[in-house]
Amino acid sequence: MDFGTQERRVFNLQDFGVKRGLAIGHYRYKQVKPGLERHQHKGALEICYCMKGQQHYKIGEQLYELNGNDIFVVPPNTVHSTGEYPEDKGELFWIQLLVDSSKGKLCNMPKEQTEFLLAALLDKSEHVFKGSFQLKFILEKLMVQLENFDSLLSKIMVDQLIAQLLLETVILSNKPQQNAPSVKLNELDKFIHKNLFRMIYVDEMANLVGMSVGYFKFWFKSKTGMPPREYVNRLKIEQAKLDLRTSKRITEVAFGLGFGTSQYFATTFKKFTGTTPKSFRRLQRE
DNA sequence: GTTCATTCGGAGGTAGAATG
DNA sequence: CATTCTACCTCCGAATGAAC
Repeated sequence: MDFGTQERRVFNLQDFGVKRGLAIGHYRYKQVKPGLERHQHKGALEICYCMKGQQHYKIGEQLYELNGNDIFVVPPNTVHSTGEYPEDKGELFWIQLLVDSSKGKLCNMPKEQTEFLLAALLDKSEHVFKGSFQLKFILEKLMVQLENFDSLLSKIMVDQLIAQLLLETVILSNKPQQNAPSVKLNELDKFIHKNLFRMIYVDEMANLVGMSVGYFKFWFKSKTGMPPREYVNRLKIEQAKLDLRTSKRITEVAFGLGFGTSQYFATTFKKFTGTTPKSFRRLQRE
C-alpha cells in the first residue's frame, strides 16, 4: 500500500497488457540524485507530473522549470535531459504512451477518442501547466493497482485509471493559466532575500502577509509547490553557491546564511545540490 | 585546524479535517 | 476564503569522531 516508502519505481505497461503504453514511474527523493542524460522515447510521448519540489527539463537549448503541481509533456522522438540540473528533491510521476495507432487500443477506448486525447496532449507539448489534486489521487491509485496486479479486475482498473488520467490532463491543459505572480508572494520574496543571512521563521512570514500560520503554510504550498521552509532553504543554498566562489571559509558562509552549524549547512547543501560545499568549491575552481 | 558523516532528542513544521 | 486544532514527522543543532 505505502508505495511512497520506496524512493523510485518503474512499471513496464506492456507487462500489464496496456498495448499503447511503455512505462510509468514514480520517484520521491529526499535529496537530489544525478541528472538524466540526453535521451528520447521512440514513438512515445511522455507526460511528467511534478508533485512536490522542483524539476528542470531541457529540450534543445530550451530550459523548462517545473514546480510542485506542474505538468510537462515531452513529444515523441524528442531528445531531452535534465540539463545541468540534477533529478531534484521532490516527488514526480511520469508516463510514456505510444502515439502509433497500429499498436492497438488505448485502455479499450474507441479509436477516435484515443486519437483525440493524444492529439490534444501533443498540441500542448513543451508547455508547462498546472495540475490538480484529482491527478495525484488517480496516479497514486494507479501505482497501487500496478503494485498489486493480480486479476482481470486489476486490468480493468488500470485501463480506467489511465483513461481518467489522460482525460483530466487534457482538461487541465486547456484551462487558462493564472500565473500572474501574486503581490503577497513578491513581498515575501523580498523579505526572504533581505533576511537571508539569518534564521527565518514561518510565523514571521505568515505575519508579513497577514495570515494565520496554519493557513499560510497551506497557501504558500499551493502557490509555490513547496513548504515555506524548503523555499527559504533553496534560496539560501543558491546564495551559498555564490558565496562559495569567494574566499570565505565554509563555516563563515554557513553562519552568514543563518545556519547554526557548518555541519547542518553541509547536509542541507548536499540535499539540494548533490555535493558537499567543499567539493562544490573544488569543482568551481577546476 | 578544517571539513563533513553519523547519530539522536526535542522543537518546530506539515497535512488534513472540521468549522465559520 | 480563512481559521483552528491535532497527530504525526521531519528537520535542526549538538556531540562525536574520522579524514585530510
